[in-house]
Amino acid sequence: MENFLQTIGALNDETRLKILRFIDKNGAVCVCDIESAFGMIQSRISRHLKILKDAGFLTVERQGRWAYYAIRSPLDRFRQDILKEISYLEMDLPEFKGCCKP
Amino acid sequence: MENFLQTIGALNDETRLKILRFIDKNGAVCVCDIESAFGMIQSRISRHLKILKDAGFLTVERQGRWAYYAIRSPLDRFRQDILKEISYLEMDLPEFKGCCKP
DNA sequence: ACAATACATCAAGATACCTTGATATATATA
DNA sequence: TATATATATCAAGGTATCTTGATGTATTGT
Repeated sequence: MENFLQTIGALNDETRLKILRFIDKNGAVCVCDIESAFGMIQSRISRHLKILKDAGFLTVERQGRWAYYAIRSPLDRFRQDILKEISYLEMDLPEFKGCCKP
Repeated sequence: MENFLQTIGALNDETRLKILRFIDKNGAVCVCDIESAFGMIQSRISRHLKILKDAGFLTVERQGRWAYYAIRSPLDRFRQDILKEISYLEMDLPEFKGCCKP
């Protein structure tokens, strides 16, 4: 119940839905990728990523000074269904253009 | 997108999840059934029912002075998946005992 | 070692949501 | 017709959530 509400709560925000779809579409990205694509300040992006991670949608992997966020794998069926449903939504996503030099 | 957020928002509340599961389990019930089962004041129940209805989970049918709320039928697959997921949750639901004499 | 970069976290203000109590409406009963 | 019942809606207060700007931490480059 608590876990379910956390999952739902993570989805209850337009910015997070877009970030989730953005990562689902573009694969592993770092925080500054999202920051520059969405034109939002870093603390805001970082907070939303944490919420999506804590809700079981994302994983983080640190590489040097970058933190790469990706869709958690494997993903349970319910969250897969949700991602699919989100992929059907009409939303204008910003374009992805890598900003980091690994 | 807007519609999706409304659907998710309706689920983002413990009381509503319980009400939804209660109706899913017990079939069509009137407001006072839920009111007495849950021990919550009428305006509170009424508000939550409206939110669930507006989000596409419930239908209302008036009969005399009672309003019977039931799971919308047919229900799209995504909302069906959600109901199934909610049915798996551990929650202590109050017992149903009809309070209205139709 | 020092400076810069990438990210996380915190406090404060703004906004949205939930609960309650009061009031409104509509139907049934006496 | 008057009263009681079932439900809906509104305003006000409390609580949670979002955004921003500031600060902290770790890693890279000079």
